[in-house]
Amino acid sequence: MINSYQGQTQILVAVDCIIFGFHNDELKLLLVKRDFEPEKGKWSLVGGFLQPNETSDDAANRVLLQLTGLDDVYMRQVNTFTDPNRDPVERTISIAYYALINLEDHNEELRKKNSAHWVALADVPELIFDHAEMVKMAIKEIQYKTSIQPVGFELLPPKFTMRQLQKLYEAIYQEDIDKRNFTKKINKLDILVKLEEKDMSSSRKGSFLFEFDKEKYEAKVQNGFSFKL
Amino acid sequence: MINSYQGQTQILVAVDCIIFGFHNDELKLLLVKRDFEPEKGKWSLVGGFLQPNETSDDAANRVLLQLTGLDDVYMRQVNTFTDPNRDPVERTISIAYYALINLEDHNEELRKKNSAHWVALADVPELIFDHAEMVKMAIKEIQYKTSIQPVGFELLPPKFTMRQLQKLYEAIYQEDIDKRNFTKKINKLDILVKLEEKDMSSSRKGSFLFEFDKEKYEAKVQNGFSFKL
DNA sequence: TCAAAAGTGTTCACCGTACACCCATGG
DNA sequence: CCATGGGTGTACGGTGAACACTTTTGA
Repeated sequence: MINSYQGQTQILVAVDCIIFGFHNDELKLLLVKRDFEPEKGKWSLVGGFLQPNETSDDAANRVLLQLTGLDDVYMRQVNTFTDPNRDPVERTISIAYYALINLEDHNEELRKKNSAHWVALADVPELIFDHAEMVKMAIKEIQYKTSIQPVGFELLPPKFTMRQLQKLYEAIYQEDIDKRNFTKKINKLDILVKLEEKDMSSSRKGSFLFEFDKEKYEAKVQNGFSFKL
Repeated sequence: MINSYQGQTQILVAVDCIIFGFHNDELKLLLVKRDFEPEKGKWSLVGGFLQPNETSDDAANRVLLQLTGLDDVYMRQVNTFTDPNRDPVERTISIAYYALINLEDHNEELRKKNSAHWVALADVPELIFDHAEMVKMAIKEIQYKTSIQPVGFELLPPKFTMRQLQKLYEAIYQEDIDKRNFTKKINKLDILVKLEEKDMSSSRKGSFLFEFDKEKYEAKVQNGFSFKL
């Protein structure tokens, strides 16, 4: 295997972010209308080029920060897309990342300034290049990840109701869940704190708020516990 | 999000292959002793640079073909590694792939010519750059993949015994499995064909050979069946 | 008093797991 | 005849899935 460093082709490397949020019992994506060529005016994931001294994780975080004002967000690599013709202008490979954010936290001004919009998964328009495939893979990935790690909470506010949590999982798995079985399962995990407080916005009766107890979860993991939904 | 294509940094893009084989009830990796700088003489995964007109899948297949003589091999992306300092010579990002091959099939001459060796997982020496991390991620990935898809068979010859299959899963999951429970589970899946033929090499009594019935498996998948081990 | 969402238990089928003995054969 | 690995069944506890009614309260 002769890998000469001389004469090897250098290539543009980009990151693209699939940014998930949750609102009104729906999973949403943060999409931008491109304000530059090619495909100006078309819908696209938000992305950027990898800079000389940053990792792709850095780049993805930078891009996300610029668009949402959010730092310290749950982000993971999905896949790298390398079709020589995926970008018509110049050969570019793209490392796709997904991010899970609490939609309420993002900076509206920045979002508007970048002509970005929250779009429900069901309403995602045609996307440029291979971005639709990126989204598809990201969804599969979060379905898996949320089933084995308590990362779904990243999409919710710190205090949430059992029903919100259920709707979130229904949106992620794209299937209905029986609420009695769901509550039972969550309770058995024993990683939530039930607050005194109620959320009165969703019903007359009101519904109790919960918090994810990260310390408790991590302590349990130390003792061999593994999250499974 | 201003992504000018002008003035963006171009970067070397490599692929590295984590090649798994199975022999003597052990998972093995195909590693090479580098015959070029940097780190000449050190152990390394086999890799190569992405060429102008190929996808990274192409590149990984090319690299694997050159080393093993094998084509049409099960390969999947693991992750892309982008630390600016991961390669001391020049900035290079690497897209890691894992491959599952039937160790018996590979071309010994090519292997020797490239100073490649099969090394049991437990005996993997120190590897250059971030290759150890690549291996770690690849193992996690095959643990997951082999639990939800019948890809373990890629590591076995077309005809194999129930015991071989069990030892394979034990090697992948790195834990012992009860043979009665294992047999029961596999039989329930109903995707193997039991042959008349026996393998007489492992015991006096001999043990029956099986084949994976790919058509049957795919037909079942069409009907909603999902593999789970 | 009614509409709307919250909250809560039981049953049953199936699955995972633990566990031990006989079989066939070559030497 | 014996040593070696091959092959097989059962019992039990736990889990997942189906399923319906009562509670609260604001309007």
